[in-house]
Amino acid sequence: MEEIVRQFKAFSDGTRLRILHLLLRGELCICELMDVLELTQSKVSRHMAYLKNAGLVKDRREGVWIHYSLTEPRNKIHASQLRCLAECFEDNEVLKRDDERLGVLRGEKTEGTGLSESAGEELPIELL
Amino acid sequence: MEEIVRQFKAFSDGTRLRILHLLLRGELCICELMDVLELTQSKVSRHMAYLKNAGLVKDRREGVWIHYSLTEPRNKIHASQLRCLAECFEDNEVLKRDDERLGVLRGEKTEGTGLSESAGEELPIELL
DNA sequence: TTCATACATCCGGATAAACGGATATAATAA
DNA sequence: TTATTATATCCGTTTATCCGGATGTATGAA
Repeated sequence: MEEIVRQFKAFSDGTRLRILHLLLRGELCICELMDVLELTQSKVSRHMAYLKNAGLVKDRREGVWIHYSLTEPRNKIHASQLRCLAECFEDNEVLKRDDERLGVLRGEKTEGTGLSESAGEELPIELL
Repeated sequence: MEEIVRQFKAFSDGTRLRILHLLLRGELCICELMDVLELTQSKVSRHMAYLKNAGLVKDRREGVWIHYSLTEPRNKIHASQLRCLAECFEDNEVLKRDDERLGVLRGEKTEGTGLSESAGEELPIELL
């Protein structure tokens, strides 16, 4: 019972829903989320801690970056809730916009190559 | 976005989940929920107000009693969330026990007939 | 009218969220 | 070493939840 409640609580915040939505596309680091969602670092970081604690997200360190991604469904409940999330995310204007912003950000960052590895010194913070 | 969050918030409490689960079986009044869940009247009533406010539950007055039931899914999100709930409710010990308690309560109340209409003067408050 | 029943709502307190802004840590580069 | 970048965590404040217990309200019976 507590597990069900804990996950639904994790879904009970607009910012976290936007984060989870973007994570459906794959790994993300805090700074990408900051840029796409236009939020402060502490806010994004705290929500990631919340999601990690709820067992919905895992992280992987790579040098200075920490890449976050969704955990694999560990049981029926988890799987069902992820399915529900994906369904709820359809046809949502805010989320569609986030998706586009992430696309633009990645396109500008990697310019042709597939990995963020090749990004130069110029940080895209002033891109807005 | 706010609608999604509001519903997930409604799912973020163990008592409300138990109430929603019982409502999947059909209409219920506050006093039945008090008996089955062994909770105070104000607690049950407040949670029902919360669920009503979230658009998940509607009520119907019949004399002194107010019968609560789930609202029909009004869109894809609502439907998806209800489906998720039902899936999360499978194989849960607490909920199974609630189900049994409601069965017993109704069996003793109606003794053979299908409706609570035919309940006598004897109220089952002291049954625990 | 008075009373009992079923339910709603208010009051006050406790706990948890969520936040901005500041500071701490960890990795890496110079 | 020092500096920089990415991220985590702390501090203090505000707001939301959840609760027990008391009181208010609506319905129907006597």
